[in-house]
Amino acid sequence: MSDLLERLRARGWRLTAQRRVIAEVLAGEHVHYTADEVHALAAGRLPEISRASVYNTLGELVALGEVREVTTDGRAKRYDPNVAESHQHLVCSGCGAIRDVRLSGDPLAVLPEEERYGFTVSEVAVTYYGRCPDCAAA
Amino acid sequence: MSDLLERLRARGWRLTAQRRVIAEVLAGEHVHYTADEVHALAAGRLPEISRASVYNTLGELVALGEVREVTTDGRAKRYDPNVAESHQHLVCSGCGAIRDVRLSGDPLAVLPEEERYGFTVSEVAVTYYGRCPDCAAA
DNA sequence: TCCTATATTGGACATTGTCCAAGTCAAGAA
DNA sequence: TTCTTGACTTGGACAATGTCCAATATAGGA
Repeated sequence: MSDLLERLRARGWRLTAQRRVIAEVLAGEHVHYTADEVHALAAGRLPEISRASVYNTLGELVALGEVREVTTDGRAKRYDPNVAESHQHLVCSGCGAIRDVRLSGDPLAVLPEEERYGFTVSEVAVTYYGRCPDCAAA
Repeated sequence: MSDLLERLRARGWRLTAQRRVIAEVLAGEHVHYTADEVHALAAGRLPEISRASVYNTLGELVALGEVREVTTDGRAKRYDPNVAESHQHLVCSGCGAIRDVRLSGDPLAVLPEEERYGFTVSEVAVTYYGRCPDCAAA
């Protein structure tokens, strides 16, 4: 994740303690925390960090294209640091677990021209819902 | 939409003025109102209707499978009365307009077995984003 | 070290949604 | 038709999530 901080500094970002711990929290695979979760985890390392800074920083990371915003339920948005690899999401309707998944085809290809209503279509989000092994067993 | 009310009455629903106006508001094509919009439109016909009744009724309609909940942005949930026809959504990132779209293939088919992590996958939501003709021109 | 534009903070406020106790009413019974 | 009752509605309090702002602090260049 120091890559990320370097890239951001090159773009004129000030490297503050708050931004550093937020970047650390977002490191890893299959990470999809809500803003509140990021705040709680960041506060573990930097107790005085404010909610506002977390929201500000996450918003900036999204604007810079370093993090993706994901909405899997109608609740809080989640933040996905995996932007290098094109992927979609698989969500367990039992426990809420989220996995990154790679599709074998381009979902844009299955939207026929006559169903585009003249729109210029640029993006697509695909979310699969099901039950994870643990929740299926229960 | 009297179809809907009949079906619901057959299931033991009480037919109240509130439920009637909510059902009327939800009639039509490409309807995707938020709870607040439903409340405002319903209040046009029945001024004393409460927010709580709108939330209650929408929740019941969803539970009964008569209306689908749709989340296209991280904001308010929207309610889609078109459950007869399998479809996905196309959203204008300029003005927020939403269209129902029918895909030419099954999106479940492009999720490979090895990307399912042992989940039992039952549903998929596909949302396309782009600019509608009006917003593209502007 | 000093300066200053930029970042952080706490708290007020906004939006969306849930819950509950009290009052109201739809629809079957008589 | 009128009565009865359990389901429905209501207003308002509360919860969850997110935005905004003025005051304060600080990163990093001069």
